Amino acid sequence: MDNKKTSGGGIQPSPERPTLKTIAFMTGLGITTVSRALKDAPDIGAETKERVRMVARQLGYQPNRAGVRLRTGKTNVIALVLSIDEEIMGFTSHMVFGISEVLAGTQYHLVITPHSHSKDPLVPVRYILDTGSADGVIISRTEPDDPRVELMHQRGMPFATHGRTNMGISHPFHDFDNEAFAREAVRALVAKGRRRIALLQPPGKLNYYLHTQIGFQTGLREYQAQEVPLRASTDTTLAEIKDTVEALMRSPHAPDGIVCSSSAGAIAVNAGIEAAGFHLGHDIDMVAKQSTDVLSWIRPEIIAIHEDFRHAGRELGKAVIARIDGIEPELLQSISSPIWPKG
Amino acid sequence: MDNKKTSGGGIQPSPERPTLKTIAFMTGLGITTVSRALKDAPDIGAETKERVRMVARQLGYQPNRAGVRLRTGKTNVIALVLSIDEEIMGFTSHMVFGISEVLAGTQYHLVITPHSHSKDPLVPVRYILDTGSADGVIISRTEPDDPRVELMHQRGMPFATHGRTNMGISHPFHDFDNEAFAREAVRALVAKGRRRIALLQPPGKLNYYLHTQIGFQTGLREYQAQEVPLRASTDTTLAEIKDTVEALMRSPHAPDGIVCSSSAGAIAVNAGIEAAGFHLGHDIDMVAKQSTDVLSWIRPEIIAIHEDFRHAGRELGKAVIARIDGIEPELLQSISSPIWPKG
DNA sequence: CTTTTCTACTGTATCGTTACAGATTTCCGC
DNA sequence: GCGGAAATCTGTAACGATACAGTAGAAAAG
Repeated sequence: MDNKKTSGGGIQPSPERPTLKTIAFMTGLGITTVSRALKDAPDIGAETKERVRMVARQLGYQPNRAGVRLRTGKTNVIALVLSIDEEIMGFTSHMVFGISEVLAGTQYHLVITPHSHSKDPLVPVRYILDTGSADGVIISRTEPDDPRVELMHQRGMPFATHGRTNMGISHPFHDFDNEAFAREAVRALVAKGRRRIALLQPPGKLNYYLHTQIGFQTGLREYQAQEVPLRASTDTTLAEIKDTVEALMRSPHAPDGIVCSSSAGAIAVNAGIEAAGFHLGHDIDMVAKQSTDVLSWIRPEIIAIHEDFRHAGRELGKAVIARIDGIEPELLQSISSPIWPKG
Repeated sequence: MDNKKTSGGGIQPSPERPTLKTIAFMTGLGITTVSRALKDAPDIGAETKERVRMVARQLGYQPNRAGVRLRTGKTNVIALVLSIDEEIMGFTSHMVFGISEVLAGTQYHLVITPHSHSKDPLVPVRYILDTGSADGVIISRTEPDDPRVELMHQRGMPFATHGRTNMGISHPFHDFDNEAFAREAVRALVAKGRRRIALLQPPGKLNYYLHTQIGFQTGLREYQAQEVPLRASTDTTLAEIKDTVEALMRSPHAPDGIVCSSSAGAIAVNAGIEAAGFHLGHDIDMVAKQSTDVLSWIRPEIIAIHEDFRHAGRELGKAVIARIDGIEPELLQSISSPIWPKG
């Protein structure tokens, strides 16, 4: 046996990776036959298929991705376009885990395509389209009228979005029911005797801002509560949120209930409330979304609604694959309901 | 044999994505010449190179990855092996963002290779090696004697680890100085007059458990404090941590200081302390690591040390690329120091 | 004026796969 | 026995890139 040194850079060849040629040689068949046998083509004999499959399994044959990709154009890649800007609580990782979970059972690899949401959001999508580097794309931070959706739709690239759009294009998506969340949040606060309610809302250009607003307004109307305006969003820095809330609490318009669209925001809001000398559960109540159950640990008084990002990841992964397989987009749209704490 | 079309003759420019052939046609050169010109090979004329580069830029030429990969074996992929098991605070995403940031300026794509840390950790690494699906690998949750490191080293696969190993193999890594963290944490607690100190430690099989332990023990000795044993680790569920801490606080051996190796753990520890009727900053002090500044928002009394995972991601990305380029591993090892709050 | 050397460029084979157009054998029906 | 269909299998040519072994022409050497 020859002793190879492992040194800088080069990968040592595995004990020679098997190709179709290897199997062809071992079975005495042609390369084409082997290829077709492994795809279960109708013009290959049953016994031959069996033999080929046995040898392939035995050798641990895995098709060479570069070969397939070059010949067929199929990349076997799903691209996840991610904003790499600051994120306080890492819900992104849960989504990545969910997608990974689904892709693990398939031939697809997950490629992270980063971008900064201060830059042109079309850049990463255009890159993927122009270089043909993925069979399907998942995007988040969806806007009501999203140019990325427009572009991918137009170019026929299968994709799924985290969050709906509102542009007359039917496409796969998964969304959290922010409308129900906000509406029910108001209801829960009113049930606790609260009537003057503030909302820490999502950034205005994202789609779920709209749903949150609609739900909130509906809730106010339906359960007869009043809105107390809060000049901050979940994209505002925590320090600013805290200061704004503190000032609001000290003002004559202080709310007695508050709805928070993010858990990081909820923490800052709570800090503002306490800085003003008030206490959750006593002077004021809060309903907040959370992706992990930290909030409940921090302040059990917070009514914490769970948004399951791992589930969202799974749904998005499944949807984009199904879309690649030609399933109609209308069948690949799902909305998950807020999960309320027991009792 | 048939006369094939040659570069001088009848090649039609593709209306699709440009290839070397397109550029060859437009410049009137051979495909090989174009390829070599774009690589700045020494045997191509300066003026020719200039012309080729101009046309390539103009067409927005990007080499076809499948072509390169098939011919050269170079994948231009960095694989990040990630545990997809529950993670409370999402530090993983920060690491992903850091790596992405570095790779964005290169030809490398980032592929997420998931695995469950309850399963054999070698599976994803073996898959990458056997299918040759990456040029470099980044792994986390490094163990003192890590079989993945052993395997990749042996097969000559460039890699970088988050966390050191202790197995006589020199390889790129980035690590947080957990020893300094634990030692200084004890010091900070002693400075506050605390003497009976407990440690919420990392899971025993991971490498940084050792460093944390050494630092902690050194601190105890150096600053004359006593260890109060705590039967839990950061991998224990939050509910269990809380119960354990609560019981400990009620016992005659209650600590008056505690060091936490994770922020999620710190939240549970705090819950336990409060459940037992004690208060941070009054009866007991806590030093804890955090990857985002949530802890400080939740309980400003917690002395929160910042561990920068985005920075770690950047370092790991740079290290693995440098290793692929043949830089010696000894030059690709970095340790980042705990960042203490001001004052 | 020939030979050698050098510069600048090019054709061919190849990586592993699949589409496509045969090719061979078997098995019918009549 | 024969035409023809069915059932199986196979060779060749790509996909886009690069390694390698050239070649043509000019310049330098003799």
